[in-house]
Amino acid sequence: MSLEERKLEVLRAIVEDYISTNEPVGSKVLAERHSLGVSPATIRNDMAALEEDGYIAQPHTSAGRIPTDKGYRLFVDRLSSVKPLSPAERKAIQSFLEGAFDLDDVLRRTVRLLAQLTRQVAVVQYPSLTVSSVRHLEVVQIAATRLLLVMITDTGRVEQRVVELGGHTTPDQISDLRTTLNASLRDRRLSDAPDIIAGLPDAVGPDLRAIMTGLSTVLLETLVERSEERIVLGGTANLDAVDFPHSIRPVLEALEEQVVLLRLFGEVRAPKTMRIRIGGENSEEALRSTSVVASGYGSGDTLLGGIGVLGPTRMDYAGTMSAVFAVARYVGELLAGS
Amino acid sequence: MSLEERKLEVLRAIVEDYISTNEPVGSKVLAERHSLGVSPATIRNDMAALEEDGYIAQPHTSAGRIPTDKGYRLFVDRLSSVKPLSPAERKAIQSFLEGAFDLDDVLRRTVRLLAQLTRQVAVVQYPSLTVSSVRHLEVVQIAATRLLLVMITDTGRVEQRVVELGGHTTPDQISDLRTTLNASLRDRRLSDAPDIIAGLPDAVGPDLRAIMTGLSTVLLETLVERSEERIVLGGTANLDAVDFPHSIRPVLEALEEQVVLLRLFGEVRAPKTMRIRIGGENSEEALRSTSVVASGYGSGDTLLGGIGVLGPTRMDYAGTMSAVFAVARYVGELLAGS
DNA sequence: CACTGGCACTCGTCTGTGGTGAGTGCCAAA
DNA sequence: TTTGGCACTCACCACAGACGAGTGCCAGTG
Repeated sequence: MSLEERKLEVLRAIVEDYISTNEPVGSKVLAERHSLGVSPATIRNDMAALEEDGYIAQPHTSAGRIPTDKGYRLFVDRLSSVKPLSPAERKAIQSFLEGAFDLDDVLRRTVRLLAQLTRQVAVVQYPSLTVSSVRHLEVVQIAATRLLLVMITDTGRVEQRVVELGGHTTPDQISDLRTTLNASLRDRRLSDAPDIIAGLPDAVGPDLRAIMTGLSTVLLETLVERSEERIVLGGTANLDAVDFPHSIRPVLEALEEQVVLLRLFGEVRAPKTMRIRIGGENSEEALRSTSVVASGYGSGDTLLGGIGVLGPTRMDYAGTMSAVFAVARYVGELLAGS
Repeated sequence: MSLEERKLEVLRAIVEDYISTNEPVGSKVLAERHSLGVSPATIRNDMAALEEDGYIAQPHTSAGRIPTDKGYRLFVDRLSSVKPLSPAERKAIQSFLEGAFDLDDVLRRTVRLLAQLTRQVAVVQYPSLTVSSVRHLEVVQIAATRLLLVMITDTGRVEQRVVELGGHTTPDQISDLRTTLNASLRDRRLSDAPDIIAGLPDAVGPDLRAIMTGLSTVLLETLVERSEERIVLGGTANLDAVDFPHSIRPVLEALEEQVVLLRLFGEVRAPKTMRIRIGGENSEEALRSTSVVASGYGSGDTLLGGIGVLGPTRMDYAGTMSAVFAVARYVGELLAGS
């Protein structure tokens, strides 16, 4: 084992020990607990070098070392081996998710499951509207001058909007509207929809034109507003105060701010892609002391949304990554199949 | 002012001071800050009596007094005057809620608003299915042997379930199903629905009977399962570790357990009814150090659901009560009008 | 040249000691 | 019934010293 190799080995040992004990780790315990084959003094030299390079740091002079963000980064990139889930765990995931009976339920179960598996905060994004296709559009009269427009997508999302009309409508007219809407939009990607929707008023007779204009305005609004996607959160109770010496409040606040969470998933571009942000790598100030492990989920190559976990930088990255990965895969399959 | 009256006055002063300072309050500051017209020594006598009766307690010998749950209870029942919201606050509530465009959005805005107003954790229950009426039922074919059943209620809830069929169906059959379902169920209370639903299979021709049986089974299931209602939560970041000396973890866990929250609303039986649980009055162990201020909301006399706030027992009850009350009223009106 | 044992040094943590002050309960007097 | 006086309790704080974990450095060894 070359010197360089051993230094990395020492770093791995430090990260692993620190993750499991939450205490700065010194050269002595390191030599005892890991079979590095060298004396504490040698390890101290390596540690000095690692500190020089910025991978570890000392909270104070007479304490052991703890990994820095940079140290975790190296650990994640080069040193951690993904540990596959046990068959029992796989089984549990599958049976836990299979009981669900609609999209809301699937996602609620998913966060819950992921939070439980990782003992962290879990986050799941609703399947993105922009990659979904329209499965059905429904127009329901709910008052004399009011319609409810319901859109069902192939990922199981149901979006609804109230449309205020200028005047009255007959059941026949509504039926016409429904037929036209479905004929034009069914099975179309929502990303292609805006152009089609804009042309809808011209596709109907003059008596319906005014109403259809109202409907298409609302539809376009919905696509824009809702592309600010929704998110489900779970396991906030797993945030442990000891991991956030200052306060967990800013973290909780950031979690309630959906915008922040959505940005976390912004960079995931394909299913089965992992993206990890460690501590200061997060642009959000409040999340500087947390790490985020995010993945995409989807069917085939289509990215439906993001899924991930948030916790202290001192986190079991290997375990978390494999849990996120596995759950993402199952959710992707499940939603593809509905 | 009789002796008995002054004792209550002292209790009020203690509660108010403790709420605003979060520190045990002693006889001296009490005499200084409140114009009770007597000396600290006299107040000490009253305090001894109040402690004897269990309304206040001493954290330790040489400290001031803090109210007990029993003390807060007396305060809430007899001593606190509801302070009406300022016109500005009313205005804010109204404009904040008016921008919403569907039920989900209304409820999300509501919790957010309530959390902000009270600086506590806010909870809103979805309008109960059992008091809602069916506005429309939609049947959509989503695969050869699979239907999606969508139910829209007059409170704006949209429930969806996938139905697996034994065999294939034609568009005409589906249209028949839709017509029959709507003819039988539209505008019917969901509490009356089970009987109607059970009779549905007999209302259609033999070719549809099998399918209709499947649909009605699923519908009944939905009514049962979903009467375990849904809940929206907000403002968890307002939980301050200072108020929960042991840990806020059990509180967060209880909040994630929807069942627990639902039980909190179980006793509210009419809109505009307030129900307050203080500390140990909560049956849930984890909530023994919290107080819950809950109210019903609804249109007219019909209770749609619960709305409320959860915080430390050391809470501004008067302000919280009026905020919950006001928001409940607006939400009730808003949902009645949709 | 890498490794090792020895050693002096640093500094956070723990423990014990007084001092201080807030707050009390009791009592005798008004 | 109220009040001032007073002794007493006890949490909190600051300080000092002992302790020990952990380090960096150095000289010696293969």
